[in-house]
Amino acid sequence: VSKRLTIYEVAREAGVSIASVSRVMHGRDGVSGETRERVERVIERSGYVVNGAARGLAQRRLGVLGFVFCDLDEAEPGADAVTSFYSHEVVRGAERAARRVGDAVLLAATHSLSERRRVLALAAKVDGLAVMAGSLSPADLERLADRVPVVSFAAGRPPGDLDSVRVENFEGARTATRHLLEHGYAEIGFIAGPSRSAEGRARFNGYRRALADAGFDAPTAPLERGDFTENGGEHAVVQMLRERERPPRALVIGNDQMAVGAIGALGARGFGVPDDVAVTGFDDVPLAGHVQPALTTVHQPLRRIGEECTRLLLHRIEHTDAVRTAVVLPTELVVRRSCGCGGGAA
Amino acid sequence: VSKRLTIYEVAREAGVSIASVSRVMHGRDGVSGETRERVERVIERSGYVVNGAARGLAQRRLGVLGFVFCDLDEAEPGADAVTSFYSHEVVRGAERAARRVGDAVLLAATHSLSERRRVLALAAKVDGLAVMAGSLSPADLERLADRVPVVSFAAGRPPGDLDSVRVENFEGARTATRHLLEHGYAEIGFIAGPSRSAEGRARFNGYRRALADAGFDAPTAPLERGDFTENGGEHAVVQMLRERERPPRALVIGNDQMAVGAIGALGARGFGVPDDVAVTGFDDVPLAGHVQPALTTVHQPLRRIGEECTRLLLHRIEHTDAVRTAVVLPTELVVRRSCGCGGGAA
DNA sequence: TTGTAAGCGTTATCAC
DNA sequence: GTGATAACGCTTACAA
Repeated sequence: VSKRLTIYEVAREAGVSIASVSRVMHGRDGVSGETRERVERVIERSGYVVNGAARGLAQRRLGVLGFVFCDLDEAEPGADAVTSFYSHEVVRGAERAARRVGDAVLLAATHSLSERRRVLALAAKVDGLAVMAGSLSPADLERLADRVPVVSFAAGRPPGDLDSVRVENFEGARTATRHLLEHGYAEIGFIAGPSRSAEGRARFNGYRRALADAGFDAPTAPLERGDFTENGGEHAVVQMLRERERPPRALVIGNDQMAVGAIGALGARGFGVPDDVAVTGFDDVPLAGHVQPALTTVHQPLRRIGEECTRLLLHRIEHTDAVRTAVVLPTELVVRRSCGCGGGAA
Repeated sequence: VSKRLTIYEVAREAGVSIASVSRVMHGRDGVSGETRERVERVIERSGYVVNGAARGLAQRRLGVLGFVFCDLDEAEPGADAVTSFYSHEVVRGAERAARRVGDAVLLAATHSLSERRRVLALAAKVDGLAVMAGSLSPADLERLADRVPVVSFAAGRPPGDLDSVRVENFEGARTATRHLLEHGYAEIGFIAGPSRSAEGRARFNGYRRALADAGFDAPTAPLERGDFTENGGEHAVVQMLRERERPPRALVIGNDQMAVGAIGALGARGFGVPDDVAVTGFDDVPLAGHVQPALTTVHQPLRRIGEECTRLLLHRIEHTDAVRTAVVLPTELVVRRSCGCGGGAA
């Protein structure tokens, strides 16, 4: 690393003023061909790169968008391998969209809800922040939103008065449940995620609606709860089989990861999927198509979540006073084998 | 978002100078208890957050570390789901380590090697850059390193004179091959990744070494090449079966993703794994334990790669003239079923 | 202990 | 077209 080059050096070298250098850097016109060429030559030769901090200060825009997740945490290794798929895909979508406008993406994770301080500080390093629901208390979120443009994503329902991006959790679960009903299964249970998950709640409600619409009594509480991990799904099944002789004919499970755990636990206790128990998941993680049996699940467009967050953020940054926007992305039932359907993709 | 608050407002509000505010913000001493308290009160009440750009400019340190990958790209959806696991885990490790010192992590992806411009510009927004091998041409890498501290990761061998982090690709593949040899398989083929992958080459060499050590003729070229995707593995097998009647007794495959594709293709053509063909992979992605049969593979400590990159970067930022460091992380053979071993994890 | 003032490297507004 | 020069918001000697 050689000495940090500044616009002054470049200007001197090219025999022009710093203003001209700046103009060339931005591709602005109002610069003679000769000047432009000279400056460009020096830049190319010296490898000059603007100082982002200085530019950010002058422009009041850093060209950085922040994403806050609550699952990039220090959980036990492996346990969250699938969960992490979520954030990664969202980030990819976000990065791609940000890249198009020359912005970069900053990542942050909250482990506990008590990390206010750190997240608040993040606001300093970005032009806007996309925050995953649940990674910050509503109060902190509001506070944050007062400092910097914020969009919330992965919320069960539209939060406060923030821009937001979410998927059709309700509809997705409803569709999955309906599919199970069409199989003719009369007894369908739900294994939920943690009660604090708004998305999980929305899925449960979708399930209830499908049942109600079909003329069944929809339970007011899920059969069991897990923590969205494989172990959680396993435990839920174990617990369930402690409370009742045998599993219901079908199980709608809050996410794929738990569904995988549940299928394993079910199998270990002699219950075949889908012959004894039909199962659906939610998310459509890569694993879903590979487990035995392949998992029927609800696909959500993760990359698009990231893209939309970026889009909303960029818009909000330009127009502080824009009207609040809530984007709802569609989900889609992916039929494989765990529901009892014959064919399906591998 | 209310009007951007500056240190001046805070100072005025608290009835002190901006210097005192700054001192309090940094927890420096040499501030009377009373002053500190007054400032803190104002900060708390107003939700003041320093302007990162201004701070960065003044301190010549942004508190941001950048990571450049070459796989967060626009590949066809799903195709790279497993590959992306790599970057995500590395990022997690990096984020965790950076968080400890109050830094944040910036993400960038290069799709083609032609994105010099964009990556060079990244240097403006960070204090240091960890660059995945292959995402930048050596020339650009060198150029970049002249502007900002750089560490290279995922390289097959220590690159130029940069700090670097890599895993024991050679040893890992060698161990996997040796394991296959211990099974008594005499004919062992290798399906490689793209020839430009330095890690892939190192793995191939490890395989060759194991063979040579066992007294076999090590081939100078892999049986086939794939692009590290599932499809790639599938194609490789198809191609292989076009060139030879039947597969070799065992196959060392360049990564898990291709191994999964290969197993599928093998099965579809009537060759059972591990009974007809034994298979090993590399990476130990979450999928590895779930496919049928569970994949015997070489585990690499992804999070630690990220952690070490961060560590090296931070050190290099402090000590521009520190001696070059190359970190090599161990890999570990994870024995499951695809190699022909009976037990193994699910 | 506290405040003043000089950078930090850009951008952007004006005169020229 | 081009070049001074005033912000931008913060840190940090240095002086008081």
